Amino acid sequence: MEKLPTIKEIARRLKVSVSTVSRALSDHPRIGLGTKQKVQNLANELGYEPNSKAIFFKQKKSYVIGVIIPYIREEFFSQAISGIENAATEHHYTILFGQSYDDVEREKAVVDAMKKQRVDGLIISLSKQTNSYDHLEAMEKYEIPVVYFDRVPVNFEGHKVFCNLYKGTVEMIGWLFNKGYRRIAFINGPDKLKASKERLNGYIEGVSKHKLKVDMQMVEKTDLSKESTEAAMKKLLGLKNPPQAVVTFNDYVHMDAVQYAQKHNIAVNKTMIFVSYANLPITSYTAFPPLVSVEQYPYSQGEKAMQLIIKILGDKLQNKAVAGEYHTEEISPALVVYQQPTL
Amino acid sequence: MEKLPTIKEIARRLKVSVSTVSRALSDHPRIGLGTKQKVQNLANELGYEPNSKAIFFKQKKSYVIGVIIPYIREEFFSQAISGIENAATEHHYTILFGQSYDDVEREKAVVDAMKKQRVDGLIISLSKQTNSYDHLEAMEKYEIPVVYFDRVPVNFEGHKVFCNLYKGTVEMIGWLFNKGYRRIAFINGPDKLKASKERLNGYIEGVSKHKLKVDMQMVEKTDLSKESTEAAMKKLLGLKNPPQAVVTFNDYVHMDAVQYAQKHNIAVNKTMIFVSYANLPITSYTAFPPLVSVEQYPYSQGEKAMQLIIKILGDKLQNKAVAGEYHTEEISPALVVYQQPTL
DNA sequence: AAGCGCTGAACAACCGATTGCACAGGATTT
DNA sequence: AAATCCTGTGCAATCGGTTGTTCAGCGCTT
Repeated sequence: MEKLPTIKEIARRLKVSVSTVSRALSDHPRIGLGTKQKVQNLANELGYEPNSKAIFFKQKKSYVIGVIIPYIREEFFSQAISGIENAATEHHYTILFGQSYDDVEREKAVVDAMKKQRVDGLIISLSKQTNSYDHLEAMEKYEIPVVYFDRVPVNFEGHKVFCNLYKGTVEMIGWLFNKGYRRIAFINGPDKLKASKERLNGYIEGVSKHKLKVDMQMVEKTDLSKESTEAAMKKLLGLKNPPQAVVTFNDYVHMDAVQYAQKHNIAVNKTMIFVSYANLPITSYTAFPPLVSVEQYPYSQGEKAMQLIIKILGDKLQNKAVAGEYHTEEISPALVVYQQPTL
Repeated sequence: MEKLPTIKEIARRLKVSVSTVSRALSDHPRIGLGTKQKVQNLANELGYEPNSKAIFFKQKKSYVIGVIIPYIREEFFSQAISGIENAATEHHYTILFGQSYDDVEREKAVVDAMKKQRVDGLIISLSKQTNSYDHLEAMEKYEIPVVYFDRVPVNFEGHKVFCNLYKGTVEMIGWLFNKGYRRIAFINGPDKLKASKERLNGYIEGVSKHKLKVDMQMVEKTDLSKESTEAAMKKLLGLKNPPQAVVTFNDYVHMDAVQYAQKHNIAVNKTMIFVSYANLPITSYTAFPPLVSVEQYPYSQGEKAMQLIIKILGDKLQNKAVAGEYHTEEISPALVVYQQPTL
């Protein structure tokens, strides 16, 4: 067992001062060639790695970005985090990880822990319950930039990366219309989410555009839990005129909805088809994947979020940042047709 | 925009010394009651949080544990990381996250980055390619303890948390035998993995135990990619006497194998049944979940791994640690019968 | 030979917090 | 009243590394 080698140790062995060692390692022009080489050789030999905590200390930079997401087990987020991680690695950043489990209190606790750790920045996809942003404002106040992605706040300024689902939803409704579907139901997510509002507006626009009547009986809501989705499905199946097509908030809602329909003897994708958002790889293993999906590019979203925060940190360093100026990155969704309906 | 408040700032405002503030905050008995209260009130008011980087500096403790896994998008690992995270949170630790993507070079790079960040400890599930442990020995050398979980090294000492699948496999074969299956195939994972060896030994023991002949034609291998699994299935389906039951390395292999069988017009779970390891929630949404699964409790494994590393760190602090002494935690798997076969 | 510039290296302050030690002043003991 | 103890506080070193400043010694100019 040895201690990690320090610059002091190198200085001691070479009988030079620590500042000389520090400069030799960073290739300072004022250090003699011979000295530089001796220092660098010994550093390599000892496997010296600068203590980033000590460097942070001086430079106020930790090269760590906090990342908070609701549930890592959702494939959307695990893909997003891969994008985040890859962009981070490219720029020599590391990520501190935490889940909110869609619980505001938990979210606050994680944000606090990250503040304590003095992360350089924070990337967060909000819990579905979050409706006050005090804990996040606290970060901004102390000059820790926050980038929101996917689940971004409404009526609250901030750097944001997201997929605008309004357009995607209009397109999806158009596709359904063209295939001959007229009674199109919609199981939306929690109202608070920007993503829900966008989808709903897209739904209404899409339906109206084709001169169909917007029937609010066809619009249900789920808190994203299995039970809530099943309750929504129960209502839809109980209608005098049940829907011919069901648009679900995401692939998890889709799977729960399909499973419920099957249990109630609906001929899935025959008498009732299901379409969704996300286009997750796992759905390809399921019995009835969504026939059409709105792809939201989670990997890209994550990547862009990390690139954005790195840019912000760079701007801050050069004092190029303007207070109150926020960046927004909107990603265009794509309609992915997985399988043609067999109606 | 303000700076995060420091102990100095508090000292300046209250016109006392920093040491007084430090002691007041840690409730030192030598500090007067009045002073203590003034300090604590101001600290609360400013939202003071100690800078953990500075504290680490003195105490050589960062309260950060590195976690490296192959793929976060595999549900097994995302569940494991939740266990890790929860145990960490309980003990005020935070986790630094990285994926190896089953690539040794990447794994080394991530380990290095974590060394630079001076994590207090490392929890790792090895990449399937890893067969040298130099990068991990380097951590141990510098007194950063390493706990391996699930994908643990073979022929290499270390703290380990894993599920012994030998017993689980014997049980699974027994279950199949009792249900009347005789031609039982086995698609195993990469040889290097301890988990593969255990499964294979269990398979051989299970088959022999029931006086069945061990037929090596029935034993295939996959590198866990879809293509490799399909190649294995192709061989099995091409046998003169194809298997009646197929045991797959894990649920992902299972899904690929089932999908391949379906495409080749096998009546899945009728003429050929499929069983697996892992018991992941997502499989319940698939058309043909494994009829039986060996549950490996990823959440518990993660939780135990984190608890173990915290214990090790505690022992180290009290100099109770004995060099060369390693802890091993073996979790008993459970056989989960998902559905009865309809043969 | 005195003055100058240049090179190479050491010195010292600093980042935020902790902690052993010193010390002033009041209270208590003898 | 002098000696001692206790209480409350400040001083200074420390952790590992960076960086502005100083400084010694050399060679060059005039």
